[in-house]
Amino acid sequence: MRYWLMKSEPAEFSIDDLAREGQVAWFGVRNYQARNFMRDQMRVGDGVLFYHSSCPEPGIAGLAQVSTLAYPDETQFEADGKYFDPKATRENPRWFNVEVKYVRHTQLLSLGELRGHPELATLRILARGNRLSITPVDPDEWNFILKLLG
DNA sequence: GCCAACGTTGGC
DNA sequence: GCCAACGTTGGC
Repeated sequence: MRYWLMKSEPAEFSIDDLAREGQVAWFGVRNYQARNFMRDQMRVGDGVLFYHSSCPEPGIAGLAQVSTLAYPDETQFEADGKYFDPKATRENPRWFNVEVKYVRHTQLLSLGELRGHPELATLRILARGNRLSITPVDPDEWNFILKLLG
């Protein structure tokens, strides 16, 4: 059982959207490291911190769960879509996604508050210049954050 | 295989 | 809107 933090811009897709839809494909990831996390390491049942980025109040907004193993991201084949990849083929897909399902909303645990806890000094999202949209969360970090969330 | 140029991310 | 940090691309 592993734990993850997954970023989403709430203007694009928020925790409210996830709550309404229940379970969604995490399509559109076009970064190799993030892809590899989904394809090689994510398992059904893994815990997910749902993080709102690029918004007035960035921070953890809810909890989710990995609900499928990774499979080829359909949007890479859609020639008129913004996630199209001309180098990807059905025989040799380049991008993958898992699906995640809604668990619950949480209080907003802001980036500033996360930074204020020495216990979270190693949280990847807080590292300098971090840009990965999917990062692993250590069990200690996960437990500490869940305790903060009550 | 190097590396400059370019595009993107994301907090502020 | 700014800008630092980073990933990707492509010429050589």
